[in-house]
Amino acid sequence: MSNDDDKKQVVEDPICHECGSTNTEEDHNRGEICCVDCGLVIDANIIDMGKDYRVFSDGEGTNNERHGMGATYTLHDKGLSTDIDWRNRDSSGSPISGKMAGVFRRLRTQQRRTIVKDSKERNLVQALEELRRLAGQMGLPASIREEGAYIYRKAVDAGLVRGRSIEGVVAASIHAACRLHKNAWTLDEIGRFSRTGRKEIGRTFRNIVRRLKLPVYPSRPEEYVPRFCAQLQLSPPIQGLALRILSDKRVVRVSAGRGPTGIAAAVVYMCAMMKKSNRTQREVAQAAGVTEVTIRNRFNEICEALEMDRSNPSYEG
DNA sequence: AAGACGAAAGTGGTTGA
DNA sequence: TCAACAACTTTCGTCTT
Repeated sequence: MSNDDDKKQVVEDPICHECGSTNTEEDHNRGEICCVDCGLVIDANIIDMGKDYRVFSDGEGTNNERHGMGATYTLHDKGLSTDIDWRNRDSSGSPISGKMAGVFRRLRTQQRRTIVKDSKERNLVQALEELRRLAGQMGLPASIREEGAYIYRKAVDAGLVRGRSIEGVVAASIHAACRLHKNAWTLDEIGRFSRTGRKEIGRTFRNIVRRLKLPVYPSRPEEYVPRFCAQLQLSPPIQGLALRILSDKRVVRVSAGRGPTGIAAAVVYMCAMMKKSNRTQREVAQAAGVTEVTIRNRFNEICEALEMDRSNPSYEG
C-alpha cells in the first residue's frame, strides 16, 4: 500500500435515512449535511476542511492552506503535542553528531514524561487505545470514532469512569456515538468485540446518556438493515426493498413499541423471500441477534398490515 | 430431516405509585 | 422500592415440505 493510500480519508457518501436519496448538500455555515430531496438534516457538526481566509499579516490570505493534521479527540493529546523523531537525522536526512544525539535522547525522555503527566492522562492513553481497537474491529468511520472519543472524555470529566472498567465505558461511549450517528449497533454486537458484557455496557451507556444529557433517540430498524443484509450476503436490491418497506406508513404503525432489530430482521427475511434468495428464520435470527419466534411474530404482523400472502409475499409501494 | 409454526412459561427492563 | 406491564426469549410438541 502506498503512502498516499494510507493518508487518504475514506468518506462514505451520505445517504438520507428518510427518503434514501444520495442527493445531499454540505452547508458549512451551519455545519450540516442536508438531503436536497426531502430536507432532512443527515449529519450535524461536520468539520470545514476548507481554507482559512483570515489575514494576519501582509502577504497572507493568498495561500492559507491548513497544514498538518487537524485536532483529534482520538489521541490523548488531541494530536497537538510536539513529536521528536526517533531517528537521529537532521532535516536533510544526514546523521547528526554523537553529541547532538545525546541531547535528543535526553529530550525524548523528558518529552515522554511531560506528555503523560498524571493519572487522568494515563487513563486516557489506555482508554483511547482500547477505543481505537474496538472501533477498528467494528469497522466504524472516523466521524463515529471521534464522537466516541469525545463522549469518553466528557464521561471522564463527569467522573463516570470511577468504579467502572475502562473497557466498559469505552464500549458504552462507542454505543452512544453509533446511536447519535444513526448507525446503531446492538449491545450484543458490541459485547462480542469487547471484554465487557452486554449488561455492563448497557448500564454504563444509560448512565452516560443521563448524566451527559446526550440527545439519544430510540434506534430505528433502517439502521440495522445494511449490516444484517451484509451478514446474510443479500444483494443491494434486497436491501433497498427492505428500506422501502420499512418506510411504509402501515409498517411504521404496526412497529410502534416493538424492538427495532426484530422488525428489521422480519423485513429482511421477507425481502429475501420475495427476491427468491431465501434465508431460513434461524439464519436471519442469528444475524440479527433475535429469536426465530420474534421474527415469526413480526413477519406475521407486517404481512397482515400490508395485506400480503404469508407464503408468497409481494410488495409494490 | 430440516424448517416453520404457535402455545405457554420464564426473563429482564421500564414505568408509575 | 416494589409491583404491574409489555416485549422478548426459551422450550417444546406438532405440522409441512
